[in-house]
Amino acid sequence: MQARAIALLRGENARMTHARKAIVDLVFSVNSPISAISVLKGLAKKDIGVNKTTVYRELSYLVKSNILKEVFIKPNSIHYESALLPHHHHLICNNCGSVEEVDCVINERKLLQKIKSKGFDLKTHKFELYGTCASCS
Amino acid sequence: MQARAIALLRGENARMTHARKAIVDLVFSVNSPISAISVLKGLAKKDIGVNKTTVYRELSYLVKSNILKEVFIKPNSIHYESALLPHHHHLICNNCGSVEEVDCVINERKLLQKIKSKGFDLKTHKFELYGTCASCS
DNA sequence: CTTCATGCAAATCTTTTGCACGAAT
DNA sequence: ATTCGTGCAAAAGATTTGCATGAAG
Repeated sequence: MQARAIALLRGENARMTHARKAIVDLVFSVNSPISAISVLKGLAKKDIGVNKTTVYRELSYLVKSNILKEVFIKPNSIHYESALLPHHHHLICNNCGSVEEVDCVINERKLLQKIKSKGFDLKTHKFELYGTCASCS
Repeated sequence: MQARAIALLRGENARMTHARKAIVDLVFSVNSPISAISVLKGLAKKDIGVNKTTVYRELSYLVKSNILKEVFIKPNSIHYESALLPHHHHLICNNCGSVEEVDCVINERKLLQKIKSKGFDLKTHKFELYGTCASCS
């Protein structure tokens, strides 16, 4: 997966700096959406010194380059995940905050079945649709 | 609708202060999710002097009282809408940021049909599921 | 009169910006 | 060499907190 990200970056003549590589590696290695601050802490823990500003700028850059995606699952903190994963949804625990992926299901029966099979007690869901409204197109 | 909100508030012996009433009135009168800052500005425009802190505290209080709901449709800004509305989803324009409600649709055919009938050009959607995960229950 | 709500200022947290320096090609 | 990336410090935007005053029941 990282290989494909690296290939995409080369495609737009991005320089392969140590910060860029470390950030891509980290975001791709965790299995759920991660915030800029968690990236910062994660890098620090690996003794990779990357500045906060660089982390924010790099994450934005990677979103623009279609390597990462923004995920708004928590208030007031943008999370990022690989944009190269197949389309999926998230199961977010109200209690511990854990985020688990489920592949795209639009059919209710299939959805409920999938969720039950994971032992997840569904309380609410949000289905936000993005695009261009009639008056803008 | 406001009447039911007022009734709920009386139910928990909340004091009917002018700030509380003005905030409930405002949030219920706009037709899409609104941020704390927009509430603040909206009240100012009506020459209702309510402090920023009060707005934030009141919105939290109304969420806790199940009169309002938090909606995370934009990064880094919590929006609020009536919790008394029937379950619905949102059509969010990437261009102008407008938010339009659509009632709950889980069936894809029905969904695509509803969206097309509104002239909305769907690009992406987010379906976030909240509840309790297996290890927490 | 007593509990609850408010205002103000300051703090906190996340993210952005300006500018000068440093590194990759 | 030139362009792109980085660090630092400071600013900006959203939200929270502490504390003292004020209003509703």
